[in-house]
Amino acid sequence: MTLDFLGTLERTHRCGELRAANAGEPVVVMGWVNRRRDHGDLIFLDVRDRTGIVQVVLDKQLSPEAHARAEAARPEFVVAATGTVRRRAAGLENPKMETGDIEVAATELLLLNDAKTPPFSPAEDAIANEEVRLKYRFLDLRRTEMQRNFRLRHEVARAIRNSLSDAGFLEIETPFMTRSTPEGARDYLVPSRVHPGEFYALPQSPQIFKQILMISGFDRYFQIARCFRDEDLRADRQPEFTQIDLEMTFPQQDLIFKVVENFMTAAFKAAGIELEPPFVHMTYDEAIEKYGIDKPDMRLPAMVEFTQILTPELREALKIEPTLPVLGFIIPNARPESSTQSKTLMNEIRASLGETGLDWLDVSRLGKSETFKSLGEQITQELREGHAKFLGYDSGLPSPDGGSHLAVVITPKLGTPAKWNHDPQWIYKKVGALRLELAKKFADKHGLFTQTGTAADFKFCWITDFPMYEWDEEAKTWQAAHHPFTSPHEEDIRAGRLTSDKGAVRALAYDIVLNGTELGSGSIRIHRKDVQAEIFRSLGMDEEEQKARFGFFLDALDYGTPPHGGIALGLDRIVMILAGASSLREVIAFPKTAKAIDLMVDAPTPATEHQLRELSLKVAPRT
RNA sequence: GGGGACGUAGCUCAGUUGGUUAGAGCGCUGCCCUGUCACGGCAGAGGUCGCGGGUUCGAGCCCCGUCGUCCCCGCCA
Repeated sequence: MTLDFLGTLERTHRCGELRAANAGEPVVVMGWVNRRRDHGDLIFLDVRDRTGIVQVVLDKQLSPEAHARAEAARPEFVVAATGTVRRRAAGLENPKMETGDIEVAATELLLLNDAKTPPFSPAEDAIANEEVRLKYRFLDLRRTEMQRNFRLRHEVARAIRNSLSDAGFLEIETPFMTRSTPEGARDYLVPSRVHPGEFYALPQSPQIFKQILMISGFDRYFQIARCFRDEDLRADRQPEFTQIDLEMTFPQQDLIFKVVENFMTAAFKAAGIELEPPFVHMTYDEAIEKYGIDKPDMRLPAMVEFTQILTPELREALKIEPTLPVLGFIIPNARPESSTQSKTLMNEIRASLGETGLDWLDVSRLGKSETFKSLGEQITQELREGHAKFLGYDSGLPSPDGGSHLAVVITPKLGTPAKWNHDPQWIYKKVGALRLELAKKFADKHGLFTQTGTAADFKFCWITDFPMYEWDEEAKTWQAAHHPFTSPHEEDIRAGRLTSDKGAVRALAYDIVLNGTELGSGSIRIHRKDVQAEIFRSLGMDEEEQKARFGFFLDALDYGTPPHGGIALGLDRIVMILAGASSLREVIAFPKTAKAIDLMVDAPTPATEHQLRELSLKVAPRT
């Protein structure tokens, strides 16, 4: 078989855009052979490009030569078909195809390129294993689903760019080769040839640069910025990722929320989803008490607290710790169908609680004893009310379906510690984690994670008033919970809590959360040098260390820094959730594996002797 | 750093208690077919059971080690 040259032939239409209205038009379409159906003297080729698939018909009677070319064509060959758009005869339409009312009757077919038999077919829905997909990423990306994901990503990014530009933000680039920024992650380092033994760091975020842009008077900045962090991966964490990074001068927290809500509404609109801002607001403490986590998944009912209901007498009778919180939650429609299933589940829950001192309270058994009967009813009632509220009914009204829900109540046994690792909220967090674990396990039953294609699929919330400091048990010191340029609440500064009561200091820091995923994080920054110095002092950082790490930035702070603040949102995560994908790899064109390897290009690789010599580097074997 | 799941044909997977020549569907190759669209029919090719070692008369199956992919904890403020 010989291949054809393109010559001067030009494409007139994309495959997916031809419709009945084009009937009778002469056209040239080009693309990949998606499937070939050979009926002898009649051959159908489904030709695919980014826009879709169109059926090209090769009739031996119409053009023996074109028909002969089609006989040699195979899946993934690149072809150019010249012919006429023809309405399909009655009964021959394919309603499953966008272009199913028509076909291209070809008079000429060029085989522009051949293709090896691919290890998996881009035409198939069945997804090959990820290892193969990533190795042959160029084939994987041909799949309709991947093409759709990247189109979505483009539309979302464009909508955000437009929204921020319209709001007066300037897009300004910051360097990739820089020095360590004050985020907490490990840096990727780039050795300098010119300065032997010295390294640039790839940015974990443009944090310092955007603050300097505010000092420089740019007023409003944004960037769709690549960030790098050398940490272990997860389904929602890649070593390089893209953030929508922004910063503004003279903002109140609410103004930043408004800006973000505006561009998120625009982004979701581009994806066909009409959001209704403002998003729900919650303080960090509320989030912990209601959801046991700082990134609540509000697609599920919140936790219910029974601490008050359990009187000292009841606690004594049930051998429950006298003061600690008692928490419960329901997983809708997940009630075990038999007592055997119930027992298995109880054992699983006990195993997952481990040696914490927490225990599952069997609510159904409470009803069997006169002493605890009314307690059992009260608990059930409160859980139901919580569920009714979640469904949008006023409290007091019964939820529409009766008792098909799985009710879990967790109690602290006598001797359960009140604090773990200095964390008085640990019980909330533990029960919150159990809530998520069970919600994941019973996802098929409650169906609350299934997307319906409406705004109801997307539960946003703002989490505010994060703690400023957290206790580091190993180092026995207070650490900044965020980067050290985050401003505390002004009243906490005035009240002197920075020195007297670090645990109570709230930061002007906030997260935006969607369906239990942290989308973004930001803060109002410190703009006064004296406050900054106090924060550093409270962290036990002496002047020498301050200077070594942030000297240039502290200099800039000296020259008239305005109040400013901002936020950064993970673009990849936004697109992932919108696409209904469960991994960032579905929305990043060339992602890395869990071990941070690129299977297609096979990176990283060892450096050559020559490269190492030029960089004055020597590789020490790992001990 | 720790825990878990998986690894058999190009792909998706089955493979019983350790027992003859390791199977299926899809894909691939050849031939036939003018209305298919996941076309159909006939015939055929295709295997280092991830890799290494061990137990055994005998290992895809059991044991040890190792590599790879995925998920989770730690880590990522």
